[in-house]
Amino acid sequence: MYRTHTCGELNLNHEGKQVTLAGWVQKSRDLGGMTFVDLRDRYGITQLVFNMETNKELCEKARKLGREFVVQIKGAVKERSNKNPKMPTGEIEIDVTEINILNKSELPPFTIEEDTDGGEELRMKYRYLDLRRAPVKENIILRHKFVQEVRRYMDSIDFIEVETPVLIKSTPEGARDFVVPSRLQPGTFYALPQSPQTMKQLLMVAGFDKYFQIVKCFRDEDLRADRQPEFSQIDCEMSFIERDDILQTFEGLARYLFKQVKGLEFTEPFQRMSYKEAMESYGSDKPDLRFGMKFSDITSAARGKGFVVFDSAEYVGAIAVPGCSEYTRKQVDELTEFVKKPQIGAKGLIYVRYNNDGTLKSSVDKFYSESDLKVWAQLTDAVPGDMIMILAGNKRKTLTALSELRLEMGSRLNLRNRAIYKPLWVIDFPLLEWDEEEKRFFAMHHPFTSPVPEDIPLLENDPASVRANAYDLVINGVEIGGGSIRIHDATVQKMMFKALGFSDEEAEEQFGFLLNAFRYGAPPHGGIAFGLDRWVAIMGGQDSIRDFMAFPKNNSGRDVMLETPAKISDKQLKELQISVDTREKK
RNA sequence: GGUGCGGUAGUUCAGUUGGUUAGAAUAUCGGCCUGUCACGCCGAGGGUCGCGGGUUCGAGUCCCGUCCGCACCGCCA
Repeated sequence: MYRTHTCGELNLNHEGKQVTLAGWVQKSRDLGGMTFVDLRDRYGITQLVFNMETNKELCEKARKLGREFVVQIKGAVKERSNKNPKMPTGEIEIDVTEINILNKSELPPFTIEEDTDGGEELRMKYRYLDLRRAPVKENIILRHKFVQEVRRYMDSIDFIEVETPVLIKSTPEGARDFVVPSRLQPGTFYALPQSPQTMKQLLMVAGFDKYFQIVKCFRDEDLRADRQPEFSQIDCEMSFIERDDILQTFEGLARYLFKQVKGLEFTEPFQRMSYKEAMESYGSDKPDLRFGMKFSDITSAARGKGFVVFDSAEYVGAIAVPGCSEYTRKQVDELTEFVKKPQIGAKGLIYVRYNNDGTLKSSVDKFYSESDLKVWAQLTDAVPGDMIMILAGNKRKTLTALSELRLEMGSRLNLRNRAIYKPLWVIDFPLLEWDEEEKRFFAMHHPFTSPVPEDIPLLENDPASVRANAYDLVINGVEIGGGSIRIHDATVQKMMFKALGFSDEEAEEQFGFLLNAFRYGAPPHGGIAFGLDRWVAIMGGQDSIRDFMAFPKNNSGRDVMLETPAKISDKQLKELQISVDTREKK
């Protein structure tokens, strides 16, 4: 038997017991007459003690143990004379009588400790070493726990987990597909699913009624801290339901997960907000509701006083930033630089100081009297001590820029507390989005999203104003999931394809398998999919999803540990009848 | 495709106006040390300054190119 106990479980109750432990050498402290060794495994760290007086030979052997050596030890559990309250096993140590070195280790390239000295790149290359570190390990365990709870809950409410294929068909809409060449039919390709969307709808036609799956999805797009080319979804679909059934069901899931995983209970129902309100009040379809600073439209109040910037602006928007009336010139300049960054793209920042004595002082005093400013203060619900920050210009761009400014101020004022969770359902998204480059509408969600029933007549004459029967779950400004009620009616589906500029033939070629299925009694259905990695990351209090995946890819989609993507052999290429064009790209 | 920041010891970083032998911390190795747990003290080794080119008497430092990393914009139904 390699071990009788783990390195995380021994305490005073085990005193005197003979135990065998196995693990990695975390660290050794040689004090001359005695040596302490920290032995680590997945469960924790246990201190081993060696004494020159009682066993010189063994103690000398212990001194030679290098970091990350794999060892097995036998010994007795002993109460420490100096206890360490910081560690769970801190009351005991092992008086070792035997050491077996199971394997040596080369010197690791970075320290394997709570706070490592290693940089991100190096840690990725030696990911298996980084995973030995407690913080990363805990994230992976958190994910495990989360996934188990998802399955437990979904099973408890009669959902059936069904696996769908990974080698499927490429569809033109949406993200770029990862593609897999076929050997048996050279020149043809499978695509990896961006989501099992069509598969789960077919399962509804098949009568499965309540389906879910924890499933890998693939999108060949550029990466971000919260975006990986392969990621996991909690994919769900239900039949014979309406929008509110879905929202209720999955609000239940969310509440259960927060309770089980974080011990948190929400007293209020999740807030709901239309897409339109989210955009006008927060400039974002995924607002962070942990803090206020709601937008105020001061366009009409700001116009007509001779200030050309506001007079010529389509939209003038303002936020009241609490407690910032005494910001220094330097701080204001910094914020002005911030909003002028190309990624944000505002032309400048106008501000009004609402001083503690009730006076108002602005950067545009030349054009506006104090009573004009008072009106703005009323519109923004500002109180003395606040600073009103104003951006102006094209409405869409200004809303977006103001959103960035709001988030920045939220961060600066420490209002984005990671221990607080503010879930929000965003509903009534637009069904279609106009694409300037291709001069046509695209489905904002996907082509099978149903319109809000009362907007169906608009589909023919005013497609842009049709609202989708779609919803997103947003937590703390992060899009955790989204879904929709699907179209199951052939007439509506035809109208939708028409609005998207699909001919009958094109629709048949791309989605024939689904349209065919819908001819044989498709039930009313709808669903939702959650980004598992993001949800776990937010529960772990982090923005980046990378440390919640065992083996993530880097910024450029490379796995620096596997060193892939990589070339394949000429033999493989030949079998697939693929030739690589090595000419320089123009 | 684009913008910003970065690449110097095993590692994380500093390096002034272009000027002597490129430093610190940590890790490693050696010595001392019987209650450490970020052990302590003394000492030692350790450098293709990402790569290529240019300017200069002289380049880690300035210029051009290139590769790599991170964050972001575009993109991501």
